Amino acid sequence: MDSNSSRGKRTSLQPMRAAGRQRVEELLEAASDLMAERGYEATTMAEIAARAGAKIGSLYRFFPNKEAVADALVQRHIAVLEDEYAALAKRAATLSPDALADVLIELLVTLHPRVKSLSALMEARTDKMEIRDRARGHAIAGIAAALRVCAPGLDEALARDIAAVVLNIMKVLRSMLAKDAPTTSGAPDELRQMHRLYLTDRLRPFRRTPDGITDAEP
Amino acid sequence: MDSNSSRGKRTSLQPMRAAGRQRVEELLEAASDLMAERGYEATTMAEIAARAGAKIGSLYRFFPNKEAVADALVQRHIAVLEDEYAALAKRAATLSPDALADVLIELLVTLHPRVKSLSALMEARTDKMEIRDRARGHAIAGIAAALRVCAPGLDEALARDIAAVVLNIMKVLRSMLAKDAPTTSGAPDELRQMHRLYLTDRLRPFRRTPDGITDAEP
DNA sequence: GCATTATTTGAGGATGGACTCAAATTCGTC
DNA sequence: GACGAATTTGAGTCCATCCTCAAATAATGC
Repeated sequence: MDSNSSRGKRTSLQPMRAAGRQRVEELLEAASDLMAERGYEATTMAEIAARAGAKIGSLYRFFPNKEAVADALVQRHIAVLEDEYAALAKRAATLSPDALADVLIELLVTLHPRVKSLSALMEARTDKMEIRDRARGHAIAGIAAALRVCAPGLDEALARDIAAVVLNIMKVLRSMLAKDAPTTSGAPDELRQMHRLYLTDRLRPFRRTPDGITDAEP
Repeated sequence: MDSNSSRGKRTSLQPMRAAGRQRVEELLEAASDLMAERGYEATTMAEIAARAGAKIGSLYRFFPNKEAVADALVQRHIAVLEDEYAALAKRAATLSPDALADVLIELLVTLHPRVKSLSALMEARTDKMEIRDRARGHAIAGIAAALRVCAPGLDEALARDIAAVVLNIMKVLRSMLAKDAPTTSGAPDELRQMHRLYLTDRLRPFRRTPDGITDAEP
């Protein structure tokens, strides 16, 4: 019996066999590719199935509707981000503010292939916005945590404000690098410069001194 | 006779009477509001007509299709931007780099109500992308021009790179200010700070000396 | 091999939204 | 106030896309 793991919509089934799990992977991969290319709205369920080498009925077996596909993707992306930010927080302890700025901005470039449809998904307007808000929240919390590891004594609220700015810079950089013929060729480097300048300035008061004590000013 | 001003699609008509011109205004205003709120895709032609207090047939009298509505809006926005950037170029001659940074970032806030659907429109995926590219190009050219007025001697290509960055900062600021519960409350100010820091740094070499000669360094 | 459950399939239902058009109405002009 | 032209109207067409479902097929355990 398809034991519907308690409280899915009308029809949402977990795959029970290896083949099913495999299919779900293929479907999500296809969905992520297509949504990254064309955007959420413009991607059709038929296309997703087709690119995954499946038929539309299979897609609807594992996902009750299009929104569920998007949600599943966002969930996965959140998991990736959590991992990466956890790793970042560890590295941050050993980094100077300058170096952290570079690491942060490069992080996204590295991360990009693993969360390629994230921006398309975040722009999509669906009913369940909480999941997207959670994704944003995780990202900001992750970056803020890294900042405070690097600059202990940095005010909690300020760290989150700075993190919000950093996150948006990363988003812009992604869009500059992704688009077909977006902006002028030097723009991405300018953006990096700006980011570096900004973080260096903001974290300067908290620069660690040789004896490990921060010299924050009142 | 509806003299179809040479080469519209199948049916595109210019309004011939005051009432028609008025209606077009109302329709575009409604479309701009809705698209700013909901995005391009999510806005339906029926809604646009309804919000303008018109019936769908009236909408289709003046616009052959949905894309034409979007294009008309982008055109108008471009016109607004051209005006504003022309005015900015004049002011820029009297401004220090610091002041220009502030003026630039505030410009968008002022401008926002007049081009409210621009970001939604720029994100929309339609066939005719050239119009959107032109809009981007105008904005970058306008900002770059202001930069070079303020900092004569600034390299042309570099000015455009910086302009691209500035434009994106403005876009981020707009999204921060517009969204429902987007980011932390201090983030917009942080963004302003960063922008200021960046422009001041980039234009420092070209700061005007009292005798009107720039002291650019090699 | 047989029963049972998981997965696949694809035709078709339902919906919504872009777009049409012929008839009615209003406006401007003489 | 009558004529033609501009505008309004809204029911109706068309079509893309989401989603359903009963029957076919494959895998698993005994």
